[in-house]
Amino acid sequence: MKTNERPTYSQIAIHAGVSEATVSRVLNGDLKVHPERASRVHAAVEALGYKKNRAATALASGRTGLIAVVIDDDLSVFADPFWATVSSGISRVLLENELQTLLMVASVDKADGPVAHYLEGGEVDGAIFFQLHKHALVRRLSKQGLPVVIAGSPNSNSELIFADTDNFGGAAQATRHLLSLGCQNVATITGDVEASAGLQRLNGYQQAHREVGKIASKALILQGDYTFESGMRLTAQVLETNPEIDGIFAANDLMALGAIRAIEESGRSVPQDVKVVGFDDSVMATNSKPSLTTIRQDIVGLGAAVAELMIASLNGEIVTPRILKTELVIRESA
Amino acid sequence: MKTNERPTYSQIAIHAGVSEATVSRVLNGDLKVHPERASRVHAAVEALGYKKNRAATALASGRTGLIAVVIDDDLSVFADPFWATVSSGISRVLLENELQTLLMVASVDKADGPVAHYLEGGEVDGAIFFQLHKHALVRRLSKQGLPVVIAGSPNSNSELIFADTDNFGGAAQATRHLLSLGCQNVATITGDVEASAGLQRLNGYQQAHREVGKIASKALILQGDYTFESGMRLTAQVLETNPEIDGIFAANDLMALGAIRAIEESGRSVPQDVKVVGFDDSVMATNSKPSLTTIRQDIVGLGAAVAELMIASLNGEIVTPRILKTELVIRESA
DNA sequence: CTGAAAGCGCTTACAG
DNA sequence: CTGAAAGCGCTTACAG
Repeated sequence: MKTNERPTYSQIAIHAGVSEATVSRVLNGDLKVHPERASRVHAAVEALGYKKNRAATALASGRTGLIAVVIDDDLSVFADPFWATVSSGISRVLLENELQTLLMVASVDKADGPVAHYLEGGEVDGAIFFQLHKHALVRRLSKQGLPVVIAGSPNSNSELIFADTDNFGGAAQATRHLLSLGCQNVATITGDVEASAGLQRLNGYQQAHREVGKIASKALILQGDYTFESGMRLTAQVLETNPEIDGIFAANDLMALGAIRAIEESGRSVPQDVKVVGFDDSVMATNSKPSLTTIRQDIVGLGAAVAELMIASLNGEIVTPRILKTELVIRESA
Repeated sequence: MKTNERPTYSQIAIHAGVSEATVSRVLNGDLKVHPERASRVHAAVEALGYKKNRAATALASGRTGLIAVVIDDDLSVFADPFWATVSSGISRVLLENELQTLLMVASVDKADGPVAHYLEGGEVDGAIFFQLHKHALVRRLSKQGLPVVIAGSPNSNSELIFADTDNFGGAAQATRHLLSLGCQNVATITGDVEASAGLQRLNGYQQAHREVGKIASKALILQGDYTFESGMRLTAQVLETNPEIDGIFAANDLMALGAIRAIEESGRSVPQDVKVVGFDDSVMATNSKPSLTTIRQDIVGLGAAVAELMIASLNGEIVTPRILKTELVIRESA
C-alpha cells in the first residue's frame, strides 16, 4: 500500500512475456521452465529492480524466511560477549541463505508465555535456543514439527539437534597440559555444573586424570559460578586446606584470573608455584599478568555451525549434532 | 498451508456473530465498534486461542511489525558486550510493543549491498543502526521515509534521531574527579576520535580543564584505540616524556587497565603517584587491582531509549535525541 | 457503527 | 513445460 511503486509479478510477467506462474517458478528455481523464458524473466527482474515481497510469499507459501534466536531474558546471558558472538555467526550464515534472524530476548520460563505463543504461531520457520535450562517448551515445539537447534548441549541426552564446543575435550586438553608440566595436584574450579558446559568441563578434567592413572580428589573440585570473585575465594580457601596444590584448571578465564590473584596474595607465584589454565581465551587472557594459558573455542564457528544445522533441517536433511574442536593456547600462566 | 488448523477471522466472526471487518476493527483497537460486540469478539478470540497471522497482516496493511537492528559486519563490534547489551534492551522493549527485532549482521559498506536492498524493500517498518560510520545509506533510507534511529551519536550534526550515553558529560565527570583530587597534570588516552563517542570523551576531558581555568596540554592527549595494549604503550611513553603526570583519564576501562600496568612497571603506584579513571564500568573494573574508578553508563537503558524513540517515530510523534546520564563510580584507582 | 467486497502479492494444484 | 484461477488471512475504502 505504501510502496506500490515497487514492481510485482504482474509487471515482470508482462515485461518477460510470460505468465505470473512462470515468473514464480523461475524465481523459485523450478528447473522445468524453458531456459530461454527463464532468462527473459531474469532479465525483467534485473531491468525492473524487482524484489520479492516477503509477506506475500509467506502468506501464500506458509514459509516466513524467519528464524527465531531465542535468548532467555537473563541479563547475564546476553551481556556475555560469548552469546553475542555466536549470534553474529548465526545471523551471517542465515543471511547468506536468504533467511532472516529474529532476535527474541524474553523470558522463556512459562511454557505459555509470549515467546511460546509466538513460536507456535507459525511466524517463524525454525527456532534456535541458547543455553537451555528448561526443555519443556523446546521439546514441545520440536514435537510440533518446528525445526529446533540448540546452541550448546542439552542437559540430558535427547533427540534435540545441537552444536557445541567440545567442552569435555577442551577441559581434558587443559588438564593434560598441567599434568604434562609435572603438576602433581591439580585442582579445578568448575562453572555451573547444573548446565552441560560446566559439567562437561569437569568431566574432561577428571578424564585427563584417569588417562594417567590418577583419580582427582574430591577436595580439589571446587564449585565456582564463573565469576572472578568465586575463582579468587575458592582458590584462597583450597590453598589453606590443600597447600600441596600446584596446578589449577578453571572453567573460564575470569575464574582463572581470580585464582591467580588469590595465589599471589597467598605469597605464591604463578606459574612457578602454581600453574593456572583458563577456558575461553577472552580479552583479558592476553593482557593479564601473567598472561593466561587457556582453551580457545571457535565462537563464530559455533554460530555458523548452528545456522548450518538449521538450514539442513529446513531442507529436510537428517542432521546430527556438531562438536567443535578447541585449541590450547599456551601463555605464561602454565 | 501447513498450519491450517489455526483459527482465522472467519471462525472468530462466526463465533462472535459479527463480520470479519468488525473482527479486524476490534483487534486493531477501533473504538467505534459497539462495546458489546467488541467483547463478543474478544471472547471468541480467547475461546479459540486465536493469534493473528503476521504475514497476512503485513500483506494487507503494509506494516510488517519488524524492526531491523543493523550491525556492521565488523567482528569487533558485536563481540563487544556493549552492543549485545544494547541489543537486548532494544529487543525487550520492542517485544513489549508487539514488534519483532530483526538482527542483521552484515556489511553495510556498499550502499547497494544486500542490507540496503533489504531495508529498501519495505520488509521492515523501521531500522536501527549501531555505531555508524557511513551516513550515505542511513540518510537515504531516512529520506525515503523509513523511520531510522541511531544507537550512539551520528558524527556530524544531522537531523537523524539518536539516543546515546552522555559521553561528553561522563568524560567531564571523570576528569573533574581527578582534578578535584588535586591532580595537576591529567593526561587522557582517547578512543577512536574519528567516531563521535571518542571525540566527545576527549571534549569532556577538555571541558573539565576549562572549568577550572586550565588548558589541557596537547602533549597530554594520547590517541589510543580502546585496546589494553594501546593504553599500556601510550602511558609508558608519556611517563617518559612527561614524568609530572599525576592523573590519567582513559576513554575505556581496558585502556585504563593498560595504563595502570604501565604506571606500575615504571615504578610508580596507583593511586598514590598517578590516579586513573576509566569509562564503562566493565567486569574487570571491579576485579582489577587496584579496582578501577570509572564512569558507568546505563547500557540496557540505552537500548530501551533507542527502542522507545523508534516506537515514537512509528507513531508519527516528533522525537528528539535522548542523552543518557552517566555515573561516576569511585573505587581504588582514583 | 457495520458489512460486502475488493485487494495486498505471492504460490500451487489443476488441466492441458 | 505453461497458464488460468483459486486461495493464503488479513485490511480498508465504500456504501449504508
